[in-house]
Amino acid sequence: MVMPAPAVAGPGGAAPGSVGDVRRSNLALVLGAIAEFPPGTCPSRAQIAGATGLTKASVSSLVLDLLAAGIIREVGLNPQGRGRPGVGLELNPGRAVMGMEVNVDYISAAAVDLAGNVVIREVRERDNRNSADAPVLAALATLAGRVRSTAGEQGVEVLGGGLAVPGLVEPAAGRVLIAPNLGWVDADLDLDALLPETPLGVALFNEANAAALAELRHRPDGASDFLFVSGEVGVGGGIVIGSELFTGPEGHAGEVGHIVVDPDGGRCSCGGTGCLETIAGQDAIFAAAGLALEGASRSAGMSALRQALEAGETKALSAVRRAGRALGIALASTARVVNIHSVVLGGHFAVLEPWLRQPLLESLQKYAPGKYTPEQVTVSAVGESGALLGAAGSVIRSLVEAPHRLHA
Amino acid sequence: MVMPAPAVAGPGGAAPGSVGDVRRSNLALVLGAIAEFPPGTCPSRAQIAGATGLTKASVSSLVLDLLAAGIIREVGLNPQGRGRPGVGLELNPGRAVMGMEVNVDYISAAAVDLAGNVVIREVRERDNRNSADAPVLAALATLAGRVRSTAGEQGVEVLGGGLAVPGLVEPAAGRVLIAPNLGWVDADLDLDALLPETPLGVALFNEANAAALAELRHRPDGASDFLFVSGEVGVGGGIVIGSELFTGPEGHAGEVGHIVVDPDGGRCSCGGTGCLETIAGQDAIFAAAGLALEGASRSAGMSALRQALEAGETKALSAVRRAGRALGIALASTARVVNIHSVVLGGHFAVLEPWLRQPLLESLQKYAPGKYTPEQVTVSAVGESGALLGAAGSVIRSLVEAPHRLHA
DNA sequence: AGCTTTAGTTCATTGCCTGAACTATATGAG
DNA sequence: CTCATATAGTTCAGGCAATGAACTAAAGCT
Repeated sequence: MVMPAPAVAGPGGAAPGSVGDVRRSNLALVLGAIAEFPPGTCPSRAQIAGATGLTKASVSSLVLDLLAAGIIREVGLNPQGRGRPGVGLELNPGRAVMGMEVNVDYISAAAVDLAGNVVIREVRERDNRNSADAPVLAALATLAGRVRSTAGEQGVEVLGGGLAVPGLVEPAAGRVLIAPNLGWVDADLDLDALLPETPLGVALFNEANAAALAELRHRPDGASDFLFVSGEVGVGGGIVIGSELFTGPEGHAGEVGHIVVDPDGGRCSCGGTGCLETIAGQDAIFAAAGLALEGASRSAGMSALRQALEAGETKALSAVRRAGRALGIALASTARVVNIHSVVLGGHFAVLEPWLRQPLLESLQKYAPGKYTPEQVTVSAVGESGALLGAAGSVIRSLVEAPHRLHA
Repeated sequence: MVMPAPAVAGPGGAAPGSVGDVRRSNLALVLGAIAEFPPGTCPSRAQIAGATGLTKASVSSLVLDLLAAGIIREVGLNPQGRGRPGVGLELNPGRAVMGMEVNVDYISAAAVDLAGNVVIREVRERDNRNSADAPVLAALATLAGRVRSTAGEQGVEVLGGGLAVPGLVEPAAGRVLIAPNLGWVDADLDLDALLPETPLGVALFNEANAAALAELRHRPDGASDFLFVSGEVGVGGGIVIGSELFTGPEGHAGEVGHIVVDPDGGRCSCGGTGCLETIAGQDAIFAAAGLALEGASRSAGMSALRQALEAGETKALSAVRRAGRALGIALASTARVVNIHSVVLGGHFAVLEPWLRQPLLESLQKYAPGKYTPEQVTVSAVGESGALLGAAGSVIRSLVEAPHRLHA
């Protein structure tokens, strides 16, 4: 199909559709077919024609463009019993996208080729708490630059990138409205400085949203509608509907950490009252578990908590139970509001799942009976690196959906 | 928009784009431009060309198709000072769509012409509580048939219709999953029997969703992102994002009535606990206000409540205060989950607004500080008939967005 | 009456998809 | 070894849609 035009043109103005749009749309269709073929298999032009409904002639012509743009490449032959073997096509592994992440205690960058393979990856520990945005971005830029040049030596060209940040972002503007744990407020990031002179530029993501996208690609069950909840210092979330991230009108949707789960509860860092985060965030759990972890790093805190849980310490167990119950209340509400009844636990929720699961299920049963089956409560399939991979994957996907952006 | 191919074609299959799609898209673009022009003004072909970016030649050709399909018509001349006057174009008032509604104590049908004017409207009181779906639909079919033939006598042809029902629906399947107040469960409605042999058929809507769409068309402030909350026997809701209804993956999104606002609260008819509906639904308010209204009709109940409030009765006042607080908790959560911070009060919330407003604002301030300004809490601009108008309007809009469905 | 201005139509051109014919390259039967 | 068959991919005429330029139509102004 085609494309354009926000539906309507008031006296304002809108985009007309012309024949060229058909080509753009079909380029994306063909490229999408190549990308979606079972990994390992490299479809031939004929198979693509079959999958897309386009004629062989059209596919040939479209494939020619994609080859010229360097987005795909031909790879060996593809015998099928009788007849002339097809020429395999695959996403060009010589082109990559940079996933980048700023988190509380590290920065990282990874080159991910168009097929989704991590080519190079570097992590640098760095205490970013209350560090202004400029120096952090500068450090990340040098890290990314190093990864980029190493990739270049291996013959891999970086086309663009995606940056994940733990905070409320305005993706379009490249602005971080607020990132409590970094201490950033209304930070306008100079994203282009991270990867100078790339055709695709750098996109900005909320960390949990990016991780949700990574989850989407790596889910063994192939789920296309779910809520990803990420337990971190706070509680983040990403909503995936129809294999698309649901961002809401301004790009801030999915902030499940601030669903009210206890109207009589305590003050939240957001200024609200009784938010999920005040019960199920890391600091809240540590405090309720009676663990003194003021200066400790997050990972140290988590392993201390785990030990306490494995030792069966009552306060730790009840703190996690309480978090599970609160999470259930929040998820009961999201099931109704966005009609999603499948949840993926990430961050510390994934680590705590053995202790969290039962109270969570009971809570869901109490507050939203019949909405969630136990199988719909799952644990993240991607680990720590979810945000990184998701940011890169999302940029790759946007390229696959609009390949004409590369000269073609 | 136009649309497209869920991005990709796995080995499954997908829709290729051909040149014909461009025409379909541009037909919608032109028709949309006509529909969106300030009411009263009938744009000329040249103005449409200016607004859409299409050339005059293309617009002429497209307009010809729309005229042939009877979707628009030429109307008088349109002088602009100097030069040849343009020929005005408007949506054909001789074509209409039927809005229909089944509610607890009435059924109604209205013919709404393509420009949005109500041509004829009929309401029939009928106690539908615990009446099976078939007889209700049969009664509605005769009502709709009468309206249709009256319209026919006036030279207005009915192209299709939309039915709004107070319950959880699967719009695509024409099924009502559950409508507690009608007593329907898994009711497969024979929608086509309501309006036999129309080119567009009959679409199914949740009542609050339809009302939200009506709100969208009639908003004085032209808001395109808001949450419509409708206080009825239960509490319904409709989420509008970017002037589109947000339905979620299965079409049930926006069920704000079952957001958990009191984890220690009472049982809800949905089986859950502490749902908004158990505090802010009509029955809940009546009970808390100490009004005995078992057998009374809803409207009688509401006027009794109003009287009590105007008389300053403490129990009534505190019941409404409590509802306002609970609503605020729910809206605090939706602001975070779907990133919407503008709410339109409908149903009994609109009636009770004078008493509801203050506690609601205070609650929003407490649970989601800074998210809502007072101006973002507004009262419905369409009254009782919202669902009816919204159902019709949505069908009209879907026609405007895909005019090729009418032979053309 | 004639000039100017704007509306709308006609027509040759271009771009893209399509379907049919054709070439290319494999397997398997005789 | 050769030929039949089957499948992959290319070439080419045809059709449809938008475009831009030229043209016709219908007003107001002088």
